[in-house]
Amino acid sequence: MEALINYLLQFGHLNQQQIDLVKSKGVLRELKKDEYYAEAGKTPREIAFLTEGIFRVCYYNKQGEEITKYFIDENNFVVDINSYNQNIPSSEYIHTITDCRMIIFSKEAMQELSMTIIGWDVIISKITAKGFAEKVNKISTMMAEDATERYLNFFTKFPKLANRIPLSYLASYLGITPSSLSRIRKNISS
Amino acid sequence: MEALINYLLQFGHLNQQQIDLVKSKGVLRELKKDEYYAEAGKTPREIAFLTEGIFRVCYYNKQGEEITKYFIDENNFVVDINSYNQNIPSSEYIHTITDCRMIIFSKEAMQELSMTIIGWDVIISKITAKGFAEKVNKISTMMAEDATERYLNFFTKFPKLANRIPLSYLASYLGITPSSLSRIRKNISS
DNA sequence: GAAACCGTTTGCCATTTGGCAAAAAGCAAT
DNA sequence: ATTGCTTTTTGCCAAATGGCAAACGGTTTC
Repeated sequence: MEALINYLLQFGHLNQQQIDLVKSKGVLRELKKDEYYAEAGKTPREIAFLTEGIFRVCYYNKQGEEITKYFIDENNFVVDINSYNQNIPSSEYIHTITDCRMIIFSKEAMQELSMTIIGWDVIISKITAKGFAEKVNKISTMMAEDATERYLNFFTKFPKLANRIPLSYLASYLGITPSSLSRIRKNISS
Repeated sequence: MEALINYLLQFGHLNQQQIDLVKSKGVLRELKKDEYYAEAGKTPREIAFLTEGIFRVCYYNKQGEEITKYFIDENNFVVDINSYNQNIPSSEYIHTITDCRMIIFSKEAMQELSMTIIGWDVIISKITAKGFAEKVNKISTMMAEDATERYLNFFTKFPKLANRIPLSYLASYLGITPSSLSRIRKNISS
């Protein structure tokens, strides 16, 4: 819980009473490696704060290939925010690629926090905006790089994670085939 | 102004008095083609709603190449939301590629609207989230496509704009060189 | 230990894209 | 119409990436 509170405090002030209220609304949950926290077609009714482990968010394109959109690591919120906001089915899967621990806030809990804590909505919207902006920046930077640069930059961005992620997922995230990734790794090591 | 109000009403309710207040805070502005609405290094102190024209958002990478991150067309808000929220200099340029008309809301105006209209912040944060999610989806879809698909999909997404955008900007957006784009266009036309 | 399975690597070749320079086309000013 | 400027196209070749199948390596299962 402490990691969550520290994270929230980066985006706005909360007094001790408010902090305790937030803590009281969060429910701990664990998932094993290779489980699905969320699935396409289902309407999300909660938000998760990931305290341990790595998620990957993926979908299937028209050719039926599974595409990894991005990875989510510790100390980040996880939800398909538009499906959540608009109460519509999500089109993406959220998949654990390691054992994960998270703190869950139901939609009802979020609404209570929103009504009780002045400034809560602002904190949440700042977090949402920052998370999205990071994704947009990362992905749009990737578009302008070749695959080798994308791979190397992934290491600097996720130094601890790069070796915990199956290469097939990483390849799809980098927009290349597993064989190409394998060749790139070979070239780099020499 | 009507387009703006209709846009806002998609995300939440506003009564007539609130609508009038919003209108009273918006200031019309025009920019000619090939001007900069915002520049890297400057801290944004306002938000623009684009009613006519096309922006492109771009930056310079380490190699000094200008990279087009994305285009913004009519009926969308424009701002580097994180720089705006955190009062820090932006790292991107916002450039008109056609003559543009927009409605400007100063930070002060936004704060007044936020304090006066219950639910204003929620509307704004939903808009922000939706805008970002669209960008993330678009860009991350592009990562999984080859350049020809990216080019064709751009047409379906921006049917009216594709022919108004210089190909050099489009190439950089698609992550390829102008010559590659030219060859792709040649192949398609045959 | 053998077999089956899964993820990764490699080899081979086709296709795509980049880099560079020149040519062509479009556009504005005179 | 001519000139100058910019954008786009083209040609040439090199480099990067994809597609496919086979090989390799590690793990699990029996």
